[in-house]
Amino acid sequence: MIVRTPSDLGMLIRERRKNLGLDQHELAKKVGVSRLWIIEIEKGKPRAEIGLIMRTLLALDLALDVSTEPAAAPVKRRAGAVSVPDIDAIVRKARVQR
Amino acid sequence: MIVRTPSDLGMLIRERRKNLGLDQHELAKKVGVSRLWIIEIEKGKPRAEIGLIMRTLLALDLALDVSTEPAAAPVKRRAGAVSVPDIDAIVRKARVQR
DNA sequence: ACGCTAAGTAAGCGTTCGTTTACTTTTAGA
DNA sequence: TCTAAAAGTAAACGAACGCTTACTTAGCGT
Repeated sequence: MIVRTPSDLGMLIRERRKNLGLDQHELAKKVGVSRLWIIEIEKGKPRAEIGLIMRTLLALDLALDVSTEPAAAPVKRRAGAVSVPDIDAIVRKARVQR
Repeated sequence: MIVRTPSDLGMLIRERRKNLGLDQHELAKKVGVSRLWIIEIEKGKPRAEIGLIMRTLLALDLALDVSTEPAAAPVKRRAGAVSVPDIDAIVRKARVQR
């Protein structure tokens, strides 16, 4: 599943936890955080620490993949965004700048 | 690329930034964070905010995918880890517990 | 209705965040 | 070698983190 926001992540974690038959207390213990933290993550807390989140994904046996190509069903591209690096453009820009 | 730790993520972000021909200042401006934050992220800061990181990945046009199946070349599974939910086991456990 | 458990809320606390500003080091073109 | 941009370091500060503890609410089986 493609994750774009902390809320996406929260929902995904909750789903996975339930599928594994874990309650918040058990997951918290497994990850090494407080139960309160699990509650907030599942609500989509945007300022949570990436380290703890990664430990949570590991505990849930979830793999985190970052890909250059917007996976399947290509995402509507934002203006100015670049998908494939254009070496020439980069060099040109670098030259102009100094 | 599979990301397991904040360091993995930092390296990946730096690589991508360079491939797009951006310097730290430009990326920071695009994401809406300080240049110092970019520096620390690229060093693998484990306590960075997930929200800012997601904004960074979007700015770099990187897709974040979370998958149940350990993508390609299956990861050595940790003891006790579960890959496919076993409904029976879950129910059994639930019954026993109360 | 009762009782137990999971889930959610609230307050207080020490720690760390991310920011700004300013300075130093590194890199690479000329 | 000289120079300017990029990258990295340092200090100070308000804001938010994640923790513990304690209480409340929701769900379900009996």
